[in-house]
Amino acid sequence: MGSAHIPVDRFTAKIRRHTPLSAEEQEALVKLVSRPVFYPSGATIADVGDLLDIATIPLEGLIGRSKSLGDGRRQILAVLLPGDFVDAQASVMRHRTDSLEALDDSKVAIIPQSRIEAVAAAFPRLREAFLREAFLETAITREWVLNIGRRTAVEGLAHLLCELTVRMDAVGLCRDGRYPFRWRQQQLADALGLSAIHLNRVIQELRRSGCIRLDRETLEILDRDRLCAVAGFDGTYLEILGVDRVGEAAE
Amino acid sequence: MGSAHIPVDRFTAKIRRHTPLSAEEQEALVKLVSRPVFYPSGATIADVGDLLDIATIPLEGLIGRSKSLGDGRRQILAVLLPGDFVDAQASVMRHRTDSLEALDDSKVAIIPQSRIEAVAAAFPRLREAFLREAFLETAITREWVLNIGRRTAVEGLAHLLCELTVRMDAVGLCRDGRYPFRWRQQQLADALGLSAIHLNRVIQELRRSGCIRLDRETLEILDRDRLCAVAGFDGTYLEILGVDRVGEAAE
DNA sequence: CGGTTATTTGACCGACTTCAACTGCAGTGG
DNA sequence: CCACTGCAGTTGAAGTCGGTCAAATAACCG
Repeated sequence: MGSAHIPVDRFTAKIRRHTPLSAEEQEALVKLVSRPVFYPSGATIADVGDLLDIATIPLEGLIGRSKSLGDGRRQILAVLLPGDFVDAQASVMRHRTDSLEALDDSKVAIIPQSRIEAVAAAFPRLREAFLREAFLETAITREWVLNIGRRTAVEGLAHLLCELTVRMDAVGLCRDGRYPFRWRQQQLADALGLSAIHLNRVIQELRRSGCIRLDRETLEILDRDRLCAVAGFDGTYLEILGVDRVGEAAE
Repeated sequence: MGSAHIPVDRFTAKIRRHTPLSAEEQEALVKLVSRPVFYPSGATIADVGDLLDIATIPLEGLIGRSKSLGDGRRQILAVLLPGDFVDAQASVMRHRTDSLEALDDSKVAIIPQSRIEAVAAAFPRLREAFLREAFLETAITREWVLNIGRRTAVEGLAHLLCELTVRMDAVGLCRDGRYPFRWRQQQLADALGLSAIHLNRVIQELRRSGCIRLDRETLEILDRDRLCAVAGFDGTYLEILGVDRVGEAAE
């Protein structure tokens, strides 16, 4: 039971943020999590066309959900953090229409959908919890559409960082407004629908205005209020995470 | 049963496209559909912040899911067609984070989530069907992210029209490559993340190249292959609708 | 160190936006 | 029947945000 189980706790703790669990339910949840598999940065975890027969729980590192356009153009549709339950309940669809890839050296638990279905059948409240995980990602994706379609580059970047901070906070990975942030700028650009070069200039804009400090390893939010103001950030769509303001986890 | 039930049939027929139903299940489904409510073009059906206590089945006309930015910037996140089951199973979330509005004079059935839950509990296969409806919309939204983030304006418009044609076809609303299309250009622009003016020029480009005919009432696909080519369209993400090519419904 | 990859900077270009005016059309009321 | 109104669509010109190309620096990696 030592530190090896801390990632599992992160997972169950996140579920409990939106769904209260009995001891029995929580135990069933813990038993779901398998031994972690390691993926180096850039590795493909699951690809377009694959059977949707597994779900994924990131334990360390960041996972990206992405689609590409054949000529190299690429869009990251969602970022999945430690504690998220990726593709829970998605097995009702036949095949994947997007791919999962490690945005960083990562450890993930791979769960067969059949085991998830068994647990969901036995514990209706857990099925509800799984659905919440899925619909939360949907709500986040919808906010991203707004980000990409209607916000300017600075607004979009600021908004993405606000969202990420709230979510990192909710799983206890943000300390003093700082957390590990090992994105390549190209990945960030692919998440925002920008070119890497323009993204670079936009990052510098946020740096110069004193909103953030950002190097290859770490992101630090220096001026949360200004960052939220630039982004026009309203975290209501993340409300079930129980975080009210950027950098302020409930409890 | 006369023509009054044709919209209901469109709904059950669409569900049966991805989920085979027993007579009993189908009957339960039909009983779910309530008397239609009329919304004039532009009317708000449900708004940000509302309780997620209803689901919606468009029977006539188009529904848009949208989010706005306070200063008037607006993004349409999804278009819902007759036969779709909107927000099925979404009641696990507390509040709406986007709004639903009639893009056209519309008739919709409004279903209390409690009734959906009762039916889903009684018929597991129907719960599966409801989930498929939800995840299909998710898959479509993800493709839209790519549309807005990485495709050029012409590609994006062409792609949207390809998708819409497949979906209209799947619910029997497309005849000879033509169907009613009463979008204002501003709405189309809001769906693509463009300005109405630029969208206008892009429409003309597709018109001039002989891909489409489009007036205030009707869209006609004149050259399906060229349109798909312009869009780089691959309809695999719509596969559970059982339509293989634009303008070719299965069966 | 040398080789590679990521970030940064500069100059230029183009897709898309904005502003403004004009057209066409449907509805309304005189 | 026809002005009048209002809205959607169209066109033109000018501006900007963000993209592309190219090269320099900086960080990493064996």
